[in-house]
Amino acid sequence: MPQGDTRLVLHDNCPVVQGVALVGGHRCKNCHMRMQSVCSALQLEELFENEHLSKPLCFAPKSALLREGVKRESVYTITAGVVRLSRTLPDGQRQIVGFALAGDFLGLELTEHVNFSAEAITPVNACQFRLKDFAELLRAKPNLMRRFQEITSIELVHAQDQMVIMGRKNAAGKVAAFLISLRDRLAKIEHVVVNVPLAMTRTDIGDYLGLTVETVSRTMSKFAREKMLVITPDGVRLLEPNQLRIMGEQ
Amino acid sequence: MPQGDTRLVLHDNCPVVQGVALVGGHRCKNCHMRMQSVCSALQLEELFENEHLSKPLCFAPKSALLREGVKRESVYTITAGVVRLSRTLPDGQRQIVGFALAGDFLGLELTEHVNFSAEAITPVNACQFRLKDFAELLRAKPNLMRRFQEITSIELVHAQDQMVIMGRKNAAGKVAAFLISLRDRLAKIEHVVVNVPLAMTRTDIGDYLGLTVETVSRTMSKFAREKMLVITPDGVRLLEPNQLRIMGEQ
DNA sequence: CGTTGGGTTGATCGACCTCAATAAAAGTGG
DNA sequence: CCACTTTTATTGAGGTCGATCAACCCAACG
Repeated sequence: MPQGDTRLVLHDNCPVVQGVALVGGHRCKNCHMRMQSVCSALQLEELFENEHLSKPLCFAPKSALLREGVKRESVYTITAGVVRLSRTLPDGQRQIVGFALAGDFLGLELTEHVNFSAEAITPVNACQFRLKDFAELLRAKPNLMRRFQEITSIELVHAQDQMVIMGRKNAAGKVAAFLISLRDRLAKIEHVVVNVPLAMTRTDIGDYLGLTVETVSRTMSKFAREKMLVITPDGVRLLEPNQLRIMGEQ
Repeated sequence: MPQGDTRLVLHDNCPVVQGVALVGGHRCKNCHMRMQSVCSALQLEELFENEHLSKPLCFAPKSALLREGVKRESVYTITAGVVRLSRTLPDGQRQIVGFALAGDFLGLELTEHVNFSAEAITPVNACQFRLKDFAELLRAKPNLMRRFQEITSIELVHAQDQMVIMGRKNAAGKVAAFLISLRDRLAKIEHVVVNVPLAMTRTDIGDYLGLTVETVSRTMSKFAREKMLVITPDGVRLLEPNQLRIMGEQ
């Protein structure tokens, strides 16, 4: 079934080496993430015209799409995998500011210098644009610009949600909110989500939520004891998503 | 000196009652916040053409510009004063997501429903646009759209900064970061800032930083004992801004 | 003059951090 | 394939920072 799951096929074919281009030719038309990404603002025809501006890449786990502080030269649309977005403070502490999934865009900020590092934590497929080309496209396509603004503002709202979580919730509330939010996001990509795979480590989750590894681990063990979830080798299976949602929301 | 400080003059004349329009006629041309706000994207000529779309309003302290959850109908550019942006959780806890100052825009999100309450905590001057009119203007003026995206992305970066502060810093670091950030923002509006006026209460600061009133108060007292700052009736005077900055940054 | 809202300070408590040990899992090289 | 290291996860014991509870002061205001 070569067309059944393009994403998986791409992964199988993907050399999983940083910077290797995937197959071209009607990529955008067949892209399974088209309507969830910034590209939904363009007609198929427009996409076809501009397909040459983007380069489909495959990133191995631990390889970097963006490095904090360097001059911004590329932006990306993620089409598969999980990317960790992190900042490092002067004293070496790390804060993870988000996890990008399929459909997400890296480079909304358009600042001259990259403001966070982006590292693949699974094999990642991404469409890379040169910043200049993308900025030019934004100028040429008002619809794209509008969609771009819309996505930026959605991210802003997410960031504010995260501020609320960090400021007002205890460890259990933070972890619950994280798991539910990840589940909801994955549900928009893969359509059924019974098990929530956690590509990121407990340390990553802690660095995202402002907790230590130990607290994350203890909290998840507690949830497991309380039959809220089951811890699986690759993530968790949520048994009481509604209760977790309530914990995370209030 | 009627033209010396338009902002103060407006305040003096302002009935300080919610919803009262200020004087019209070349408002935009004389607006002291024009170049710091979203309006900088438009030529004077374009501003003049569209001046009728905005209504200059004056809000008394404690009055609301936006109320969380209701249908979004207006957006604002703040031209003077301080506005508190807050969300309320299901269980009644409050999280302040920011303070808007002169030059800031309320309504970047363009979501159908307002996602946070906005309340004046000083007398506030603001230009009000009907959402429909503003959306139309964005469509008609690509430069405005671009500037709008730029402002949204700056806010996104700020929100990420705030996540780092909430996640990685202790009480002293949070308060220091808050004071320095407020000072920097005020410095862009009033040009000299020796004293930093704190229009918000200690409770507000706590609800912004994820701390209690007591901790905010104790931390500021500690800073005062350590000669980092002096607490004045209306705010603080920073004696060691550089040390505070370092505390807040690392 | 009482009332109310904001600010400060003290005493106590607990949630989460820190430090430490162990185990399991995943690479790595022979 | 198996030793070996490295990374990740888990659990325990003890310490600490900030929350909680409480008292008090002060200024504004009717």
